[in-house]
Amino acid sequence: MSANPDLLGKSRTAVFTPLYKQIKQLLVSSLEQGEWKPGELEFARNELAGRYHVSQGTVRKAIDELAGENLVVRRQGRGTFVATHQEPRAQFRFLRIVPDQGEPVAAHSRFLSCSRARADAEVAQRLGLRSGAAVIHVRRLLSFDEVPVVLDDLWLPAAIFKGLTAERLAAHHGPLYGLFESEFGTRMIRAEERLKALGADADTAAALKIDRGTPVLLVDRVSYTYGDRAVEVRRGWCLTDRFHYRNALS
Amino acid sequence: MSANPDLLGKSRTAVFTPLYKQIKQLLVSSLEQGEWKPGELEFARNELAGRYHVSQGTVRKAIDELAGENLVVRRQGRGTFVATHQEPRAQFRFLRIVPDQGEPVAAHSRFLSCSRARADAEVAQRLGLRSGAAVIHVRRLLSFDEVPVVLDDLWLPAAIFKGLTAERLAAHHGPLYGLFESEFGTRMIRAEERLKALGADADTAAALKIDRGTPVLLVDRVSYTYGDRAVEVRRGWCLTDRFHYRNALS
DNA sequence: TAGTGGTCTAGACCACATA
DNA sequence: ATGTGGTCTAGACCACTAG
Repeated sequence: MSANPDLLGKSRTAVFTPLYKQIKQLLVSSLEQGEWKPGELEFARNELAGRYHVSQGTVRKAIDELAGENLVVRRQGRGTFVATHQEPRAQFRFLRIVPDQGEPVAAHSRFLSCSRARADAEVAQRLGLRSGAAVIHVRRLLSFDEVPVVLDDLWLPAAIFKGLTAERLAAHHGPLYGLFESEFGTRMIRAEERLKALGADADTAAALKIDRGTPVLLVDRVSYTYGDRAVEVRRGWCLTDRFHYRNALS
Repeated sequence: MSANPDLLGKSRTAVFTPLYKQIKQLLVSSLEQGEWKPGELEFARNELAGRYHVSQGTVRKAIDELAGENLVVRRQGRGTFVATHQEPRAQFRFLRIVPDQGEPVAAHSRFLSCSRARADAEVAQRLGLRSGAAVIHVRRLLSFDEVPVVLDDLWLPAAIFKGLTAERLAAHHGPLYGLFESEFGTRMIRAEERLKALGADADTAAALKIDRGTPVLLVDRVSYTYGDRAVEVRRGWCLTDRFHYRNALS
């Protein structure tokens, strides 16, 4: 085949990196820089194969991995699209609290506060900021069928989420991550959670209308965007009397 | 190319099933029937391509999916192997409780009881048995560094785990699923868990050396083997003061 | 009808492990 | 040296969607 002037040769480097991995990285970089917005992706198999001077199969393998990491969505006959948290299929990817009985149901958010604050040592460390850096603190109550179930505290880097206010939060409908993605150009890719059981504190008890000390599920999350950059710390206290956290081990 | 007398034609059926899916299913059936034991897999790409009269790429795609589902493990230069719970890489796939500080550490099991029983309505339903069917009930205490952390109750279909006794459990070393796989020919493929926070009952409190009512994490699991057959119900009470349940959302 | 993703081929060569 | 998995090609055809 012809040369790939933009890419590394096949076996001339000290550490071998497959062609499709290089292509994937190029595509991720383009996504990261917002070259394509959520919606249709400007690349088709043939076009990219031409652009990078590789075969269609190699491009396909790169996109295979992007699809596996939920960065893009493929629809047969239509095209490949930048994934978005607005889509129904993404709704329950980051929401694991579901009712014991019946089908998963959409949650309703009520925002209790949204204010600028300074990151304490722990939040700063987890967000990769210096201690005392400006953050935005959001407190919200998640309800299912009018029943309050989760009290969430969020800490977001102010540098990224500048302009996030209680009003904008209240005006938004749909998943919070959908707002972050469309209004602040920050798309959550993955998250790590730590779960513990502990007794409800005063705030939690009041918000969830339970007694202090009632066992609640603490869900402690760090969310990451492109390039494994931590951009959200979230701590939720969940009442699990008629709800549970569901997880699949595979 | 030549015909595939054993497989469906490419586009002559009402519902189109890709060749590699058919091959994958054949391989899963062989695994299920124990045609290959954990250890080396008797197929190499070339051999299978010949056996099924398809190209190597198609066989590869079938094995790709098996590897993705952790049914087999590929090792470059060596071969493809039936996955086993004995391997180190599988150790923490079904064990999500880890210490808050420091690296994940191996757990130590102490078996408190192992007896035949009759399945109550709930366990029977979840195992796909009739109510009152014979099951084996195991109770064990999981400790990390001599500290008791999890009290587990297991219910297993007696028909499958016939001969499981406290002695055999005590004599075994390593993951429990390793024993099930090597001694009872039943390999756990995936599991579904429900997590709740609740107060410790008397048994749990005694075993974990805590007060009654102390918040503990309830981990309720159903495990499945080949063909999505439920073969274990497990309920664990976890003390999460210095440990947590970790989960990755992706 | 055209364009997209999805499958499949036949063969080549590279990377890695083992004997 | 041999055999394994891993990558890559160039092209073909099928399945699906939309104009």
